[in-house]
Amino acid sequence: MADKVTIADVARAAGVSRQTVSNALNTPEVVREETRRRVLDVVEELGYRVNQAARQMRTGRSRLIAARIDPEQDGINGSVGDRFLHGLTETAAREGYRVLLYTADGDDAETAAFDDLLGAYEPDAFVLMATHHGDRRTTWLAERGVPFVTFGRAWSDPAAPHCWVDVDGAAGTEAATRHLLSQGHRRIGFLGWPKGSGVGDDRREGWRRALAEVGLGVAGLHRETEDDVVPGEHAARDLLDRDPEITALVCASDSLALGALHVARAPGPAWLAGGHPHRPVAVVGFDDTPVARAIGLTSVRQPLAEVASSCLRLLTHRLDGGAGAPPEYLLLPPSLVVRASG
Amino acid sequence: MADKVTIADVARAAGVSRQTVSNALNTPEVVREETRRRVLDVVEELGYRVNQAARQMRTGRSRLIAARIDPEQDGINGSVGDRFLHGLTETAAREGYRVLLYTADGDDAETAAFDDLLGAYEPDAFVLMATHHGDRRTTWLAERGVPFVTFGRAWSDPAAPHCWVDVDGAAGTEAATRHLLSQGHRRIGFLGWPKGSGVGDDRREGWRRALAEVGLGVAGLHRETEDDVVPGEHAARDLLDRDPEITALVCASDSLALGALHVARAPGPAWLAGGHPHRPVAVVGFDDTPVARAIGLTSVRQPLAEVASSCLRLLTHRLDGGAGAPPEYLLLPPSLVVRASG
DNA sequence: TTCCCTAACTTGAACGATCAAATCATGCAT
DNA sequence: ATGCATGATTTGATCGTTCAAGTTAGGGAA
Repeated sequence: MADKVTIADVARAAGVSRQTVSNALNTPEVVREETRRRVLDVVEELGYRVNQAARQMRTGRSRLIAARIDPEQDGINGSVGDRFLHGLTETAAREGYRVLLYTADGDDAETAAFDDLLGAYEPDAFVLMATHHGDRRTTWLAERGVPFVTFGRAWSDPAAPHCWVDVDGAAGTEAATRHLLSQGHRRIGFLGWPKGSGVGDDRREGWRRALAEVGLGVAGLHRETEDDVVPGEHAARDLLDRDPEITALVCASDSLALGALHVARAPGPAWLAGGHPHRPVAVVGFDDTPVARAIGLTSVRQPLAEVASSCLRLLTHRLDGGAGAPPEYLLLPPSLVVRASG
Repeated sequence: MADKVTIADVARAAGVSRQTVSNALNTPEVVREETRRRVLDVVEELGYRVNQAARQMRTGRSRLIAARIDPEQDGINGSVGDRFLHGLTETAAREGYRVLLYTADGDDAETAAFDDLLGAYEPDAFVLMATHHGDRRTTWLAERGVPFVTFGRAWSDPAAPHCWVDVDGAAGTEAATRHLLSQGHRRIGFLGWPKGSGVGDDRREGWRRALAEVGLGVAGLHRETEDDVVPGEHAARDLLDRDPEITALVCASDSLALGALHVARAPGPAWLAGGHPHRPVAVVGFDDTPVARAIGLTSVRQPLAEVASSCLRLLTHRLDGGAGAPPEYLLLPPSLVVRASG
């Protein structure tokens, strides 16, 4: 608190001008080697750190990256966002950026938040999660020329003008289905979300593909429902009741998978309420949430740390130099974490 | 992006000076009613928003609050931090602040992060989580006069010079124990963490108190172990094996409780690996994590949203006025969420 | 009338950095 | 010797606010 070291203090102590100090730090190549070293020594000695606010005024760059923190919906899938945020914070710090949080409930509230943030704090970029068809957020940002990346591909536009990083959900469910096939299962159902969501359709597609590869069809083998435990339980029960030959289920999320497990399990311990005895059915979830780990649910794991660091790298690359570079798209492979459930 | 409206633009359009615009916004009482209205109209019309960086340069206040995001340890208890962060972000926005994230691994890394942040971004305050005995972070901040609040009381200092907000853990385990007593259980064990941790000792104390109230002792009824599922399972098995009369367990965390459930449950479904058949035992966890919800575990719930908003309120009150006010301590009551496990 | 006070508003400076232009050697070709 | 490009450094201006001091007009009280 006591001492606030400014660039002028350093300049005085090093016997050079402010600008030379600035250059020694930001454009070392224009400063004579010996001077540079002397300046850096003084910087070290006095514990000088650049004042972001002052720098921002002049350069217009805040070195802040804004990201949304979700109101944790069912708490199960919510953990994905948190792991991602943590990864983002870590990589950002390494690249000299900081993560600024905001919340918003719905696309329009979020664009309003963009507006507020840009007016006041001027973050250099935004990182968006959970993109969807007709995402108004991306168009809003693009129209105003604000840099951003999304975790989630541009579902509506295969040649989107912005960068995105995503996980190949179809590859995940395909691997899950193959795994079940390799275990001898032949009739493998799918529990997913209503059609029209990019993510959901993608995950269903992987399952379909794996079955098609071995000459199996998918008629009557899938159900679509809201992404929560109870709906998942109902859908699973319905599916299993109508087709007694189903022995395994691939699910679009751990929430749905948990619902399915309530149905699929053997008689069941007293502390797991609801659901009547049923035949054993293998279940695979998606996201490898803490809940999956806790209850031994096989699940598709997204490499969230890599997604986060990739997002940041794409951003900083464009921010710190290649502003006009063409957008890059990155599709990362998930991995299957096999546990007792299937 | 195109138009950046400054206070000078507003001044020109309203036919007043910059300072009057500033006053109309920040010190309305010194501006004539009519002028004020005119200025605010123009502000609205042009969409003027104060530039934080510029304001910060002059006032030294950034309106940023820094908070740590944890590297999610076992993922079960991690969710507590995320819910707290979300609450913080929401309340902060309402009070005109933003949350800036950082990560750190251990007290010393965290004080280093303080130093970095203070040098560059100058956050107005810090919010710390998970205080413990001999917390070096609080002394570091206090020595430098940096404002902060902690979620977690000052374990080592009953008259700490800083504000804190905490949840009454003892009251939580006490309520849990009473609940079990009311269900007819008489021998109720406790699974906790090694002595010396403020939080852990506090939670054990509530259990002890509830038993003492009805004249029961605690000899041989508790185990201390690392906070994770497998250690919890071992400790629970040990405890239950040695004392066949125990019919219920109160746990210091949902992780431990999950381990206990692995032991306590009836034969158990195929997908829950490990653990042999055992007598049914009621189990209560702590934190009401998503995992508890998912598996029907009775658990003590911390009012995290209130903790977060209280933390922020204490902070902003001191930042925006009463700087010298004596520290306030807030102990909030938790609540018991009863589910199938006990 | 003169003086002072207050309310309402304006002006100049400053926060700490960087940009753009200026200065000043130094070396090299003409 | 003159001119000119190059390298190393300095100087002045500026980003958008708010603080502190200054100005102006309009009342009263003496």
